[in-house]
Amino acid sequence: MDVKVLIKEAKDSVISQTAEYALRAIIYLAEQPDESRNNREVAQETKVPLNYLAKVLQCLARNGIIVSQRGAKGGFKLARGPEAISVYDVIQAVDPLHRITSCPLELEQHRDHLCPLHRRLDDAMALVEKSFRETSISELIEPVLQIG
Amino acid sequence: MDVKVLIKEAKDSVISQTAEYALRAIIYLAEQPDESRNNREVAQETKVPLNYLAKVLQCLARNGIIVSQRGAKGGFKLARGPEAISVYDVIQAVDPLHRITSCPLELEQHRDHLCPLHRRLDDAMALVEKSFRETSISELIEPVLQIG
DNA sequence: ATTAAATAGGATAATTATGTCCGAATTGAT
DNA sequence: ATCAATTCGGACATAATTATCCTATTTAAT
Repeated sequence: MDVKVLIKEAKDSVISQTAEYALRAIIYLAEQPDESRNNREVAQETKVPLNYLAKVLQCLARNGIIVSQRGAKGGFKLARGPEAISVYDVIQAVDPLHRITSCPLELEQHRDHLCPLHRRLDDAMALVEKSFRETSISELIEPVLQIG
Repeated sequence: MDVKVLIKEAKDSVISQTAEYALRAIIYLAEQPDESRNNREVAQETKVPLNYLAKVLQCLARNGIIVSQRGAKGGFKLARGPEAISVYDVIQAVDPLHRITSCPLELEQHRDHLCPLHRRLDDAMALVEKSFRETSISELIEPVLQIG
């Protein structure tokens, strides 16, 4: 029984809900080459709440991951090829991972090196960061299953 | 500029604040062999909010990571040697990592396998989990600096 | 037995993250 | 020029997480 249960309910992942939404949207756009897709359509296909997705897409556009087009026939499309966008790029745009650069306890002895705990925690984050940097969106497009 | 900035302020790590507090407390107890330390003392030394720490310690005790002793001269101490407690044990007690076992989109095609995105995200979590399982609390005790 | 020190645990408050709504601005089509 | 489709962006609402407070219960010491 964890603290959350003591108090309420919970779920956890290595990325936030927001980052997950952003990735789903980007992958969907990557599957639709060139054509702009609008917020409503992306929301439907990715099952992300419509109005929240609008914010997320806005943010991705501001960060140059996608380009937006207002007005009739407007929508969003990738700013560059999916092989040139990493999972890391998407996450950093929307909800950046922060590496640990100093011990939160701010002990004098830890001024210029992390204590063993934060060294380890940051190492774990480094692993995750590396994995995300090395994965491009093009690798995450669902292979279409062929019958035969 | 990320979504959070659009809306508010933020910070992120691979573990929750609660899990970080639990680890600090456990490491502190590991540095004090055998003797019980009370909540007040642990809170001071680890800079964790007193009343919140009480919950966290309670939870660790319920999960058999530490043992609590009520009454005068009471307090908390490790239930077993620090080499026999992993970072993973502590985190799972307090704020468990959940591996991804099914695609949140719940597409029919993903019934028995994860889609590429969630496959990757879970792989990243597996790395983190492995790293935490392999690290024992005894490895995180601050080496005392000697002059000379 | 009494007392003081300490944990246990429920209720509640504050903060942060997630999600909604709506009007303004932009733009393609007619 | 007007209209309809669409993003933009601010304000607001809800939910989850983190933090505090208060009282009850347990227990060692005297």
